[in-house]
Amino acid sequence: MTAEIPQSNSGDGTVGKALEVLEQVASFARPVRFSELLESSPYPKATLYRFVQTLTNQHMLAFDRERQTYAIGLRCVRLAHSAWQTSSLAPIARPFIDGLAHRVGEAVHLAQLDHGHVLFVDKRKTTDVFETLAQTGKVAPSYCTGVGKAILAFMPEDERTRALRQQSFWQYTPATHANADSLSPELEAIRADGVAFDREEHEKGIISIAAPILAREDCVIGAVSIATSTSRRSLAELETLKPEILQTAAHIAADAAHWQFPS
Amino acid sequence: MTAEIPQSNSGDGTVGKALEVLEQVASFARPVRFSELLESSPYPKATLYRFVQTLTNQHMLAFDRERQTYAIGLRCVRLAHSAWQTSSLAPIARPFIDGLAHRVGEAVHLAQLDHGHVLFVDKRKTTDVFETLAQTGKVAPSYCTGVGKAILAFMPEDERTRALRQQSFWQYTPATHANADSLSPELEAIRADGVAFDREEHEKGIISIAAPILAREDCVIGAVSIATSTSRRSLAELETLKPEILQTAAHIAADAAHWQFPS
DNA sequence: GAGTTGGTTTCAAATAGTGAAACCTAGTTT
DNA sequence: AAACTAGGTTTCACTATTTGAAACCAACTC
Repeated sequence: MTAEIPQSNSGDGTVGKALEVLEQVASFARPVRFSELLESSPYPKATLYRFVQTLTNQHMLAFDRERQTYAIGLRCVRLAHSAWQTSSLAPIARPFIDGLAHRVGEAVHLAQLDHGHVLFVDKRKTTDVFETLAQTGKVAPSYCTGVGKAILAFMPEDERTRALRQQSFWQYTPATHANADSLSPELEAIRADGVAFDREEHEKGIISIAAPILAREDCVIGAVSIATSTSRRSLAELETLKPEILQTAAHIAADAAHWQFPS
Repeated sequence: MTAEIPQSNSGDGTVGKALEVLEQVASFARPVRFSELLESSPYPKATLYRFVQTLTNQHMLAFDRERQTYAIGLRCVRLAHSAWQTSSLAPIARPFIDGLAHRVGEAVHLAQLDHGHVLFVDKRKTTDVFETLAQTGKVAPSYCTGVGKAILAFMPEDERTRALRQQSFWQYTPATHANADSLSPELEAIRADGVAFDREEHEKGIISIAAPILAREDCVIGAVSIATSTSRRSLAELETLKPEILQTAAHIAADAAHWQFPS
């Protein structure tokens, strides 16, 4: 009756476990053999085997018979399309980020928070000469990206605390924040200023300015950023785009609200 | 011991049922209320409720508390990224379709078959003036699209028969094939010719030329197409691009083979 | 030909899923 | 204000599914 062992995560039944396996496959970011999965799985052989079978039947996993490997299946791509369309900001934001990208001539990213991590739901790049890590569907840490910090800064206290605990604070570059204590003051500054900067904290040579998308006071639903490389623009130059990005964020927010309460 | 009732689909346990529910939500293509799901669900209230709860906990569904609606969750977008990277042709094909799109100045699509339907895994559009139905993650019928017919034509006999049975043969336009009997001779012609055409069969005013991507004899793994509108180009003009598209398909195939068996 | 590694199947015990029915709200309606 | 109602949530005895140790089956190696 007292606190049950929280043990691993999940909790909800067979479905939760199956999804855990799915996630595990995804975490390899390459096709994996059954035995590889088994090594890093909490489940015994037979159990894992059954899960993998089920998921493959269901096309959530794809099995390559030549190489005997499993990878995330195409069914997920289909589902994602639906998610993207109906529960992401992308369809609403599209015209605004198109416009912004066109006006500023730099890469524009749209992101939302998922499990404490930044999930890029759309991007626009006007130049091919450099490629940031960001791509649609890709995740990135929130403690060291412009969009991530913009979102964190405007989250309600308790949620932020929870989210901060989920950060790994891995040192990507010399500029990366090493812990929550170093990050918190900056978040406060961001809250006061209205925009966040990424000063080569995630990737050397890549900087960005980001603004939160606020559904209403104290309710961040995402963030937009303008990203560029230090070889193209300086931080000071990015700062001049502050009105631009704030306006875009405001436009998206307005449309999102409208969409969410259509009378 | 004799043939069990195949009844509805699925078959594999709780996980299968949960995914069925997920798919059902996706099929609405908009946020849905619980009661709406219930109406079109084979499951009783309590059971459906539990599934929806579990899926929401797992972020496979997203719940909007304001409007009390469910939609496919962002976790699927994350998973899809992995699927797209590791089990679709997109990463391999990317440079080639970039090149093709650039050279021909028309929209280029990359598709694979999933459950008998065409799944677009990548696209490149060079012009904004028209927008085809195709988008990454979107599905389309195979009996009335260029890529679909290209794939069907080169599938092994038995698989094709199975796939043809899955087609609805819905009449999108006057040019749409009405049944398998009318389609089969064309597939044979495509097999002989090497490329397939979409003659406004899926969408009025949209035409395309498509080529299969063959991993080796008798093993189609996808298709590429060049799509345009009748207002921009004629079918005859598209036909002149036959060498281009065949070459692109060949390049992709070569790289895919190399990727799949790296010695 | 005995020993491995990697994958598949079995089966009784244990666990998790099922769904009719009761129960909440928060809005109607009478 | 008491009596409906529609949507959503919870209970609980009954049952079906899941579980995983162990046995099994290739195919390959020493």
